[in-house]
Amino acid sequence: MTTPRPAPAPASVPAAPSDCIRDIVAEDVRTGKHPQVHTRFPPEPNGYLHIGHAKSICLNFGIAREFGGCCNLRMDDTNPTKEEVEYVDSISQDVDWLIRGWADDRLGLKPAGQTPVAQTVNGKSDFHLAPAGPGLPAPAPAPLEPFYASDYFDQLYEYALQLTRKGLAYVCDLSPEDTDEFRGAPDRPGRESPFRHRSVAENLDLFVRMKNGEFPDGARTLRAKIDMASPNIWLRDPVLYRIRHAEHHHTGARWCIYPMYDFAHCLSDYLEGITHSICTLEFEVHRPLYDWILEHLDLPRILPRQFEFARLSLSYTVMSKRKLLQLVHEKLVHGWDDPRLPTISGLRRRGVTAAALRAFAYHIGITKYNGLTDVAVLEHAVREDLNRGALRRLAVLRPIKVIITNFPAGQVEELAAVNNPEDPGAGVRKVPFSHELFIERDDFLETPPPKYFRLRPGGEVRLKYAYIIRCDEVVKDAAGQLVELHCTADLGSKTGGPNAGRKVKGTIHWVSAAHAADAEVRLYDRLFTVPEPDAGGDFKSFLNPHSLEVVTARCEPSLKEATPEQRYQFERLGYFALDPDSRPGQPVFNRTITLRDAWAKEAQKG
RNA sequence: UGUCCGGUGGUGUAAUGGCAGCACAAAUCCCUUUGGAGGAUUUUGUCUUGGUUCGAAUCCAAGCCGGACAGCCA
Repeated sequence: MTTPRPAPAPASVPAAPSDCIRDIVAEDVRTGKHPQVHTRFPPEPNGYLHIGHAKSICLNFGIAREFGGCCNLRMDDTNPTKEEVEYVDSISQDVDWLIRGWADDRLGLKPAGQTPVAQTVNGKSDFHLAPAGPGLPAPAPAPLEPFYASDYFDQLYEYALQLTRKGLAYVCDLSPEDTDEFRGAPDRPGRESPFRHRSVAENLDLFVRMKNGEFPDGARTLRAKIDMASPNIWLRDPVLYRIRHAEHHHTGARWCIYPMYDFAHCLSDYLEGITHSICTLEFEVHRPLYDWILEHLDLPRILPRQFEFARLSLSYTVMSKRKLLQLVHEKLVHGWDDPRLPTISGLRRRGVTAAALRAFAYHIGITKYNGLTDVAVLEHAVREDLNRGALRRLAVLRPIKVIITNFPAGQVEELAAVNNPEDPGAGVRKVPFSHELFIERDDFLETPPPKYFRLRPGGEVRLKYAYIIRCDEVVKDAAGQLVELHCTADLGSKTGGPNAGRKVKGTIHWVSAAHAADAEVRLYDRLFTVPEPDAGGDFKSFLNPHSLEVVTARCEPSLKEATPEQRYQFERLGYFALDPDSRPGQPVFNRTITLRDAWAKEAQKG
């Protein structure tokens, strides 16, 4: 028997990788354990998604598409004090953007307003909420929305009552501080709560009154009755429900008790028919509790199983929501979608494509080892993707003026320029050439070091798509500052000319001064100056003061027609994308990433 | 001095008892009207010690090192 491995992926995505989680799923598929693989992506709507979530999304949706399954998007919203609709909206948008054209046919949503439906399985009462969506078994009778853990509060409450009736849960009156004290420590057993042995009837009565709002916040909790001496702290009578008189973004004021993660998550997975519940390593210790809850309730269907993998750590950035939130709230960056942030919305605004993020996720793999991924891997994935599709354009970031003394003032020549050497189908465009040009300040040096191939006094260089020029004169002002360069062009050296084949060391980019369009260009660099900003000390002290530089660039005229979806390579400089701040006639470009720069490396050796 | 989980080149990973491979990074060279892209070549690795086996990165034992866990957060 052969393992039913997934159908080959489209060309834009590498073949399915092999990893410790997919191996398990493949085995479960082989043995026919589940009729269909069903995963889920369960963010808490208390912040924006980041590239670490992208790794998880690619894993969960990747498995769904590789094994012919489905992946539910679920808001894990059991804590009303931290969650907001702004976040659920941004999460939905980011997930949609990341999987569009790749796994959007695997996205499990549900009809708006739908909650789990009662059914009978093997003579037992049960609840279930199946996904609907394009390409999924169930059709979509209504507008679709994500799943919400908060949609299960009724069922969760029923399950809590069931546990209580079985004598497996009790209401505890210990204060938060005392609960901590009684729990003990990792190497010291806990003590039993004095309320642990209340009667079932009293527990039921108290829990109902908790729900009815008779007690203030923190006064009581519902706890599982497991083992206060367990070496696993999460088995020491964990809190299942707490009292919070707070408005919930999705359920309003209907509840004043809210389930804890451990209670809500395993049961949410069960209610949705999840087969493989994939989470990060820190939940490994919770797995016995995940299983305990499911196994001690009368659940007729097959139970979900939890598997863990290592979360992503990327060099030169921070990933924790707390730290990202801090950067945003303290205005150290300009919002959640600041292009310097590793948030999905920030990366998107910066110009990184979804395909590049997916390729990155594929390359880093899935393991249970907590490593640090070099941000160079991300940068490589971004360059590789952009190189294929970006339109080449000429733009000068820091201009100096060049006068072509043997090219008549007032004359304009239209030169053909290739749009993308990687894609002949992208065609050519015309760029105007004239008497007065701008070139990059960095492309001229009066006393250049060895191996400097660009313009120097008396030296020659080729202007991309145009002529070879020689620098005859360096004009300076009274203060000794460079004003302009006077050059002569070899008029026979342009493409098709008699001297076209003449070799010169360097080729530089340029723009005709009279035709140039101004654009604001935002140059981004790493947000932090050290590889591990959160390794110790105050991470904010490692912020890179030069992470953003804004310049006014001189651009070739065709850039006036730039569009938001298109990616551009400013030749020899990097990849750029139009920012939403752009206004008609006032384009703003973000530098997504620089080109690899062999000269910078050479110059550094100095 | 608890429980659980991990350790493969500089980094991230593959090999599931049978030739330690890939990617990134680094380096050298070729090519180039982008010092881009592309091509070629090279350097560097199974935590340690035992054991099982014809054969161990893989299985076993002990040790060493690292991570997670003591929220009424997720």
